[in-house]
Amino acid sequence: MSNGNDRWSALKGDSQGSDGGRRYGGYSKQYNRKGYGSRQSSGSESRYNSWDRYQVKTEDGEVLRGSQGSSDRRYSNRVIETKPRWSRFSDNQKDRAARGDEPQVLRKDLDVGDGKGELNPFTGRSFSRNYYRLLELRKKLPIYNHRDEVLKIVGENKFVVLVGDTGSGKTTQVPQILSMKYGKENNKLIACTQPRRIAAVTVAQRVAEEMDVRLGDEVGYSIRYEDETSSRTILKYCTDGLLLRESVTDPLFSKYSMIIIDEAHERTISTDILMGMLKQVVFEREDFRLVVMSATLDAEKLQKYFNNAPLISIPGRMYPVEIKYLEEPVEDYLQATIEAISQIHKEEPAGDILVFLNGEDEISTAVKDLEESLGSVPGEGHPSGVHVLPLFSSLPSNAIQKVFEDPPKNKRKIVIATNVAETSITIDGIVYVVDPGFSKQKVYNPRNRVESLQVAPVSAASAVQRSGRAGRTRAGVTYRLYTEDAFEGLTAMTYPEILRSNLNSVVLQLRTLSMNPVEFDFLDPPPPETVMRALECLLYLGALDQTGQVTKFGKAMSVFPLDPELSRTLLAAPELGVAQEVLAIVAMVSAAPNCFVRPLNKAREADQAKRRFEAEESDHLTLLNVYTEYMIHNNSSQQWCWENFLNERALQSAAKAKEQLERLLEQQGYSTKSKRIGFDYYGQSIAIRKAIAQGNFMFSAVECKRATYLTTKDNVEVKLHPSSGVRTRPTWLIYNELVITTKAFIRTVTQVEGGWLLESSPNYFTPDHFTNDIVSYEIAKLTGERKKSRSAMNTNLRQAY
DNA sequence: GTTAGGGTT
Repeated sequence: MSNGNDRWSALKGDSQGSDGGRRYGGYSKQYNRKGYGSRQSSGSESRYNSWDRYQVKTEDGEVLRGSQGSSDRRYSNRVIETKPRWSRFSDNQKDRAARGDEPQVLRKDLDVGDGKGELNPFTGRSFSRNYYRLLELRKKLPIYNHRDEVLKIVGENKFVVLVGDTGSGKTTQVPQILSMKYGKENNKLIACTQPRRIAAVTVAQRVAEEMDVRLGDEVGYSIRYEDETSSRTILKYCTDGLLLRESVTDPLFSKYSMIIIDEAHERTISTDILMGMLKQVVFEREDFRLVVMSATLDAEKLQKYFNNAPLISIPGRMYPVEIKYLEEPVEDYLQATIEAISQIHKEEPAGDILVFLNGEDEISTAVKDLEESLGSVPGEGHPSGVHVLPLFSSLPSNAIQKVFEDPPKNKRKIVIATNVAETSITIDGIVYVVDPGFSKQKVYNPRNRVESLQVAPVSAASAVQRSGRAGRTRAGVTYRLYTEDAFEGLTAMTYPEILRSNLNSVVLQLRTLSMNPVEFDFLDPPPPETVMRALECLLYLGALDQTGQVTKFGKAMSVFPLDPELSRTLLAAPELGVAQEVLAIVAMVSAAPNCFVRPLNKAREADQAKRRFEAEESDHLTLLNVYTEYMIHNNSSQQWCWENFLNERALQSAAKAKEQLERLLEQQGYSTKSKRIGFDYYGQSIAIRKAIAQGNFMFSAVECKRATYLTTKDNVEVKLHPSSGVRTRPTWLIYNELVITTKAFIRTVTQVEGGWLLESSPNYFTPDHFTNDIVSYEIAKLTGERKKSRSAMNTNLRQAY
């Protein structure tokens, strides 16, 4: 990769970066920060001011989500006091489990592997002292006294639903108990899925230690890029997405005697699809069992779905957490948050505070406000003031590390976090939780295929999970910045992801397994429109034929852990002689789409750094430039990334993704070498952009007026996102994503020729296919047809020409 | 002429 063509287009000098340090937005209000139930003070429409705004209606008018009644009936409209008044502790049933108030019966120890002097059946050696130390801790877990019940019910049933709250020990103990009995059955193993990589790894480490075996022997884990299992493994923790991928090569999951789906209440797409597939596997395989574990809410729905499966219910156990509600709803939840923190700091005993907000801008503002207002204000037990830390996932890892460290002496630690702190990152020592009750959620509109993020009320399950963060090391208090009535009105569970996502990849996978996505037995069936969209899209991509059967090409596409559009891009590359370049681009787009870091206080420097990589005809080529340079600076990558405002973790994962994709491409019999001979600079750029066009033709846009484009599929008028480096004002563009923020923008774009699009999918690009005259006209120009062109000209819309 | 939260193959 060093023949001088590695860098695309002229690198821009710094001279262009001198447009002054203008910052856009800063702290722009994307939405009104209204607390629950408060009324709009002005007459303007807000999407976020009351519960009944959150309803999502299906095609047939059914309300899928939102409050049962009008917010106006339940919430008062009077002026809210500035200082929140906490209602007295109320004994809410949904909270009881979180507090651990369930009565517990102490029973004598049973006989599963705890006899002293016994030999470890797996290693043949005596148990270590550490084993007995951990065993004492295990005995204190609520699940410990339910071991026979678990063994008995699982023994008698092929479907079992097990619910247990935080602290019940279900994630570590249930798979362990079951693997002692079923782990070697028919030489098959047990898998336990987790929604997150980090959980799969840490739980496996813990369980290996508890079973006194080496990680990777009897107990292991498997996540993308990392497989810590061996032929000895009887219990494997893995991510749900990874297990779902395995179905591509082994649809009956024949390696496993039992699969345990953990955290089913989180309802990830992978978990939902797995549950549907495994339900079928249970009917088809005599020797297979399914256990679904979930937090307590909504267990009935799971039982019903799994043919009235029996339920095992395990109480949670943790330190008690007192829940406080507001007596009246608040007008502005950010302000209320600051006030609540201030009150806690000044009046409540020593202890750290965890606060849940949404997004970097809210968090940064709150951190700044609090440092200014409370930084050195003495509080109860903390005479020197507060130490405030932000926490969100895109933060550099050294900054994340700080939330685990002790604050300066005599200061109270306050962590202002996004949802990462709800499940992924656990901070010990938190005594107070402040929960305004909102989170950002992905919303998918199948009609224009736009995914966007919106701030919406959390589910009751989330609220309970958040409050539980206060009771990890000692008794704590949670301040919910909404009324108890509002809590009662929360939807029980988070709205499942499968109902608000693009399903192209899922539908291809189901078709590859000869399953009918329209009839698939989903726990919550996605809107039929989304499934139809996916089928149509796969047809245009050549993955399915007219009868809906998977083509040979579609079979090859399904092998890659990518969106079908990207799989096709990748498969087009070898023939064009640019396999290496496209592998890197696809890896970047799928694993590091936001690799550019742009801190608000250094926006100008960051923009200048980015310009060094820019290709004027393609942001995809800009990503290739970044990747190539990153690989060159691999041995000093940390500093290099820092200097160039790049996210190192993102680039690392892109590098791993590229390796994996290259291996899969090779396995399919494609050459992964690039052909350099005969290419000049632009020849290569063209070949790469042709490959991008071949997969992404449905994400194409045509210029309709100056600096404005029209997407071909849905006629959305869009502008280039200001972060784009494309300056050539092409007629045709491919875009990677459409985002609607202050305007509709297309982001990560590439100039293409209309002719390439036509070659990519003649079926898709016919003038009649498009309802918009401008699009039809442009396509007619390409195809030579004239059918729609006259009307298009008559509309006099083509001002730009 | 900008702001995307948390996951995953």
